Amino acid sequence: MQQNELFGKCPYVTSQKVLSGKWSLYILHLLQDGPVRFNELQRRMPESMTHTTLSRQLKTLVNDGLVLRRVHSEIPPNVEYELSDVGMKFKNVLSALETWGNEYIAYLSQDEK
Amino acid sequence: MQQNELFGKCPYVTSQKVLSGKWSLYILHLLQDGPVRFNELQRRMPESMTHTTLSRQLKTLVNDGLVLRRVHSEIPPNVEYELSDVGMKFKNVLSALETWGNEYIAYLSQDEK
DNA sequence: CTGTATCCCTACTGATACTG
DNA sequence: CAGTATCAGTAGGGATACAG
Repeated sequence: MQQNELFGKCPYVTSQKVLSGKWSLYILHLLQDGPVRFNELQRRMPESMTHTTLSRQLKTLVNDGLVLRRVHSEIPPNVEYELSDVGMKFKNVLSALETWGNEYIAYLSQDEK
Repeated sequence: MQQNELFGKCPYVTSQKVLSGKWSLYILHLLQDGPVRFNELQRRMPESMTHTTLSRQLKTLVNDGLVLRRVHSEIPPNVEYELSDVGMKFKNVLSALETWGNEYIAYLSQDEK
């Protein structure tokens, strides 16, 4: 998603940009309870997502500063991802989203549209 | 954004899908305080957004059930958009997002990356 | 185990023009 | 005033293959 003149000014536009990745919310959710290895993350993601995509999304989140990447120098490699400080603060949003998401799912199934 | 097998099941995946429009958060924010006319909405949006795009985004939000479209039969036409019931419930998310968005903006300006 | 380089393809945006 | 049709450009995801 390309930026616009309100990025960095308006909290909504800025959030929208950061959350534009197709899997960002889900990944952030999986990292809520502590560090998770790359492989473990992939295992917990929907099968429709390949490791290529996961790698890209994680890179974006790291670049945006929401996630930290910790490399343990071993063979084979061991890389853990975890929420940064700003990422931790995002938990409040995740919590609100989880609540609303479930309400919305209930709404969807109610009128079966 | 295309769907995946968790849409309608997982609150995060479902939310992500609904919020995928480039301007969805901003529009929902503008509708928080009551009905707004199409023209007025456009006036309040960033200039980089044309009325074609606004129209499409609104249509998506209406289809997804977050926004209601109310037509007053006049000439010239008068169409108001407002939050639906599920849309109203989304205010909690907007509130959390506004808080976090501002924290994130502060974080961004702090290390000037 | 983790990550990157490609390529293809789709979905979305922005621009322009036209309608009731 | 509100909306749609159309088209071109592009950003992003999925697949495959390869690498440290």
